[in-house]
Order: sequence, then structure tokens, then C-alpha cells
Amino acid sequence: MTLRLYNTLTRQKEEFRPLDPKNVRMYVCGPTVYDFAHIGNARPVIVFDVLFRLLRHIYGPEHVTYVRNITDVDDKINARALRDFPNLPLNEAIRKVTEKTANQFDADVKALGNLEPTHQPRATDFISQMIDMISTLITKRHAYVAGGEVLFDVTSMKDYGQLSNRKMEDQKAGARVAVEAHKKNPGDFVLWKLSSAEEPGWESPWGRGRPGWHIECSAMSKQYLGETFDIHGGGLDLIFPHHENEIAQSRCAHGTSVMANVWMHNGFLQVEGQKMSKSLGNFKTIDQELQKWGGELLRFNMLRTHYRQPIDWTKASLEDSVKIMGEWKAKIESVGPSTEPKLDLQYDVINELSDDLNTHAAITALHIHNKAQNYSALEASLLFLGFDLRNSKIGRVFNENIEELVSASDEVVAQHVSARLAARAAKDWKESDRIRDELAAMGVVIKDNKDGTTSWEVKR
RNA sequence: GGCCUCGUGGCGGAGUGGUUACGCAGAGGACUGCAAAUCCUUGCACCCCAGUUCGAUUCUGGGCGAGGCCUCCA
Repeated sequence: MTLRLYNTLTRQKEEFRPLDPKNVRMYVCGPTVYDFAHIGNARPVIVFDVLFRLLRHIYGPEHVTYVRNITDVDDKINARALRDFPNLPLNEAIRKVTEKTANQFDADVKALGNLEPTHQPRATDFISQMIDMISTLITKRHAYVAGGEVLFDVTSMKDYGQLSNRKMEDQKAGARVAVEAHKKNPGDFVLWKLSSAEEPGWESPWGRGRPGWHIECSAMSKQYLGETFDIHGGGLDLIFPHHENEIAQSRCAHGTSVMANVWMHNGFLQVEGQKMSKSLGNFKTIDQELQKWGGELLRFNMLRTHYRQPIDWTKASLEDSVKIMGEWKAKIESVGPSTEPKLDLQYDVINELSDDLNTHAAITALHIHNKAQNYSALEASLLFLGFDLRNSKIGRVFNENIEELVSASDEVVAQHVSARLAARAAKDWKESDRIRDELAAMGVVIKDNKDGTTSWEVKR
């Protein structure tokens, strides 16, 4: 089994060779918890969960460490805290905001069928490690204190810009990057900044303040995965500046030539062909989409597109997914109760995933198992990918929608169905069809089964 | 301006130097009182131009087009 992964650092697919097969280490940047996570936030979580599953399969579950952080120190959180809890002391208000949204995130992610990461650290629990790292950077002359901030000096690192392939002099300094007098170079970034009395802060050698955005990931990855590890993942937008700066911090602090061997980035998500934004009114939270479609469906829809491609999140595509998943669920259940389907995991699915996580090709393999009526293999593969269709509600309309679509109670539907059965027994086709039309008007679709019974389901 | 993606049939979306992607929708058939569901069969493609090649959708160059990043936005 050869696992090949596309590495942003080298811009090509490479064979994956862990530093230590007994402890394969992966770090993924998680969300900033200032509000409900949106559907775009779900993409890296799902994509890297599939990679986590694949690594566990190849190296053994106990030999893979997966860290996904939660950012709970951020100026947007502060703003949210002031807005939502104006009467509480700021630190308390912040904790309320981050607890609520972090719990929501956990619930969302679980409903999407993701395994729990090995560790899910919060930035605020690692302030002292960040302070230590910043001190080291100052000692090694990679950082300096100026204007109430500790700044990283990008010229102190010869190959800064390697990941994003950027040279600082090419950037439109002055036009896009604010030139601030206290910075030695426009590209220097904040490691620590002082807080005013109203802002949250921690004591440090440089005064009461808070960490910059990038240092937390450097500190937490060091804590759990060491100075050098295997895979670092996140969204495309994090390549610059976040990941570039993480690399700078970690490598300069530890004196290493690499931070992570493989850097992986998922593509962005659009909604109905447009960028998702609050101003366009097409902003979708995971929670809303879960209510509407259910976790399995969102997960499936996400994996139908290769992780590096942009994905267009459309109703049409979701409905397509409903058809596929609904059929598979029916097929899997048609063979009776599950008996150890895990034993029937086929090579083809693993093989496709091993080619840079080609989930779409893996799904094609599932279609082929379905076609071949190999439902045990189908179920095994689905379980491997995180789909438990037997316990899902695919094919059923969700929650409140059922009320909208079916304008009659179950009893009324049942009365119609039995009246129609009687008409059919009497070969009164006209009456039978009339009742069927009536049911259709209520939003109910009739199926006459081979065994003479009639079943119905909600019309989509 | 700099850096980076991508352009495949009605739609979604893989992949490949020569041979069927796959799914949805469409068409035909089986089954059915008629339908639905299911099963079988099937039409439809690789942005434009030049080059390399026996042969390119796949490689190289150019063009056109779309998107992202350079703003603590996954």
C-alpha cells in the first residue's frame, strides 16, 4: 500500500513516509469559535477525518495522533463577548461565548460522522508555552519588541516564504500591507501584543497582553507532536500568512529545517456558484444544514468532490446525494441485519483514497459494488468512510419539512391506502387512481409492492 | 503588480499519451391494471491555436475565460 499525498510545499504528489510509523502525527487548524460554524468550516474537518481514518487503517489506530485545535483567543470573540454579555466582566463573557460555540462545534462535527481527534486543545490553555516560544525567538534574534508588540523579523529567516512561494519584496507593501512605523519590515508579524485594561490579557515578560494569531498553532503542535511532525492541514486561505508564519516561528524557535513534512490544503466552498457571505444572504451554518439534510448527506455531498477542488454547494447536488444515499440505504437494509460488514472492506476503496484522498473515485468504487449487488462490501466501505446508513434518516424528509410536505396525518394516509387496496381488490382502477391522486396532492407517493402490499413515502 | 488553482457530455465530477469513467437527468425495454420503485440497454465530452508524437482531452508554449491568496476568511 503506497499512500501518495499532494504537498503544497513541493506542489506535487509525493509518496508519504512517516517519520515514525509507530506514531504518525497530523495537525489541522480548527475553527475560531466566535459564532456557529458555517458549512465551509466543515470541509477541512471532514476531509482530514477521512485522512485520519485512512492513516489509522494503514498504520493502526493506536499509531496515529491527530490534533485539531480550537482558537478561543481572537478579537472577534472579544467583540462578540461585548455585544452578547455587556454586563459581565470581559473574561467571563469571553468564556461564555467560546464555551457555547465550541460545544456547538463539537455537536456539529459529531453529527457529520467525524471521529474525535486524539487531542483538541484550546489556545488559551497554552499561553505559557507561547510565551516560552516567543522568548526563545527573541533570544535567537528572530523577534524584537517594538511599539507595544513583539514582532517576528521576517528577514531573520533566509527562506521565509517557501510555502506560499512569496518573496516579501514582491508583495505590494504599502498598498495592501499596512506600513507601520514600529515594524522593521512591512511583513513582520505580531507574536504578542499588549492589551488595554478592557481587553483580555495574560501577564508576560512584555506586559499584560495576548498572543498573535499564529503562535498558538506553533505552541500546540510542539506540545503534542514535537518539533517536527508528518502532516499539517487546513484551508487554502491559511497558506499565507498563517501557515507560512507558523513555519517561521517553529523552525526558528527549534532550529529545525522543517516543521511538517507534508502540507495539505483543502479548496474553498461556494454556494450556488457564489462566494458564501452574509451580505449575499447565502450564509449557511452547519447546524442549519444538518436540520435540513442530516449529517450523512452533508458528509457525502462534501466527499463527492476532490478536496483540493473548489466545491459548489448546491441544492441540486444535495438532492442528487439524497437519491444515491437513499438507494444505498435501502439496498443495505434489504439484505437483513448487518453481520460484521467491516470484514468486507474492499481493496479498491482504500486504493483510491491512497491516491491523494481521491474520495470521488472511492465513491465510484461504491457504485460498482452496488451495481454488482455486493451490499456487504458497500456497507463496509461506507462505514469506513464514516457513513452509518442503517442508523440514518436518509430518504426521509427532515424535521419541520415533513409537516410542510405532508398535509395529512398518518392515520388519514393509512385510511386512504386501505381504501385504495379495497378498490384494487375489486379491480376498480378508476377509484384506485383517484385515491392515488388524492394522496399525491397531500405529498404522499404510493408504491405497490410485489407481495400485494402498498407502502408510501413522502414526495420530495 | 506578485503568487496559486482550474477550464471534461444537459448537470455534477474522476482519470488517462492510443481502449467504457462513474452518478444524476434523458431515451428504449422488462416488470406493473396503469404508475411508482427496481432491473437491463443506450445517446451525449474533453476552451482555442501552435508544437512534440505514428497518435494528445492527457505533454510543451501561447491565447482566451473563471476563481483564490497577497486584508487574523476553512
